[in-house]
Amino acid sequence: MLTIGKLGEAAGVKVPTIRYYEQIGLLPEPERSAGNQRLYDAKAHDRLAFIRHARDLGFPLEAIRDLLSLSDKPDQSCAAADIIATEQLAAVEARIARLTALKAELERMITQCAQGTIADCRVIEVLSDHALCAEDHRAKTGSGGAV
Amino acid sequence: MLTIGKLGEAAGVKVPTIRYYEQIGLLPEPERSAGNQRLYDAKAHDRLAFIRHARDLGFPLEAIRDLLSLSDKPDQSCAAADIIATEQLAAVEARIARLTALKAELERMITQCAQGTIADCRVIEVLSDHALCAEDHRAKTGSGGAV
DNA sequence: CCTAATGTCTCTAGCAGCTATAGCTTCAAG
DNA sequence: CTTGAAGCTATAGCTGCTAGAGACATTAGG
Repeated sequence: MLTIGKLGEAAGVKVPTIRYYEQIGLLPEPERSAGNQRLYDAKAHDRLAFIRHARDLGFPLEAIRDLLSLSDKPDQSCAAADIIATEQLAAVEARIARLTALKAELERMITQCAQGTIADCRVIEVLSDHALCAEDHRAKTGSGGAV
Repeated sequence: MLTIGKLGEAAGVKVPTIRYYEQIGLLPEPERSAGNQRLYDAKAHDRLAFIRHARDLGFPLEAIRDLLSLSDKPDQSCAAADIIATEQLAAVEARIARLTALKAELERMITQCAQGTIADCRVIEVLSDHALCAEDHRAKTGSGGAV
């Protein structure tokens, strides 16, 4: 049986985060010691590792909740899990595309900012003027996704 | 003179977001009409476009605040702006690297999830087991950065 | 000129996904 | 047996918005 601190260490998750996951129902309420401290078993560790890992991969907590509920009924088709992963893949590809354009833009800005004063510095100009953009940022108006 | 709605439309920023930027001091308080409605000029539009564009490029509001303060005193060296852009470039490159690894992982998961039941489904298995990882997610423990 | 439909106003609360603080209790080592 | 770390609950804060309530302003049509 692990205390919350040991569990956090083992799974690479901070202690308050574990309590937070319990609070929002991602982790079940664990046993308590005589002194009211949480005690976790190996199953809890696995579940937490699953969550941690999925978070690392960029899954939002809601998707993780879905995946966990799927894994609780292992006789069903995994199509649903596949859909969740596929959606994540699309989101990730979109982010990569955007970041790559962004990288080019920043490199261009930095190259052009060659020891002048801000008056000549295109960093600000590039950011002010849509027409100077290599990429069309306007396309994503309203999507508001994380970059 | 533009009303807040027209300005938002022109700059691709939602109305409450404009008011939010004003509230946190990124935009100056504009003139008001006789009926107390905000009225913006072309300068305000440029500044908002600057902010919008920088947000699109992934700059946090604090960096934007710095850039704006630089642009307010254009006689200084652009070295500071360059530093900000360079920092952002590094962050962007790190994000791209992480997302690319993540993409490979998701593709692997999806390929392995071949219409079976969840019991055989590797999506969940892959997420449960660190040892199956192509990439070392453990390295970034504690950084907690956006993906 | 009047009315109805927008648009705008302020204020407050909420979202994700944690993180930090305060003030207490419990546990393990020396 | 004491002390210091680790645990407990509860609450508030963070970023960058977004949504709602309820009241006033503006504009287009009849």
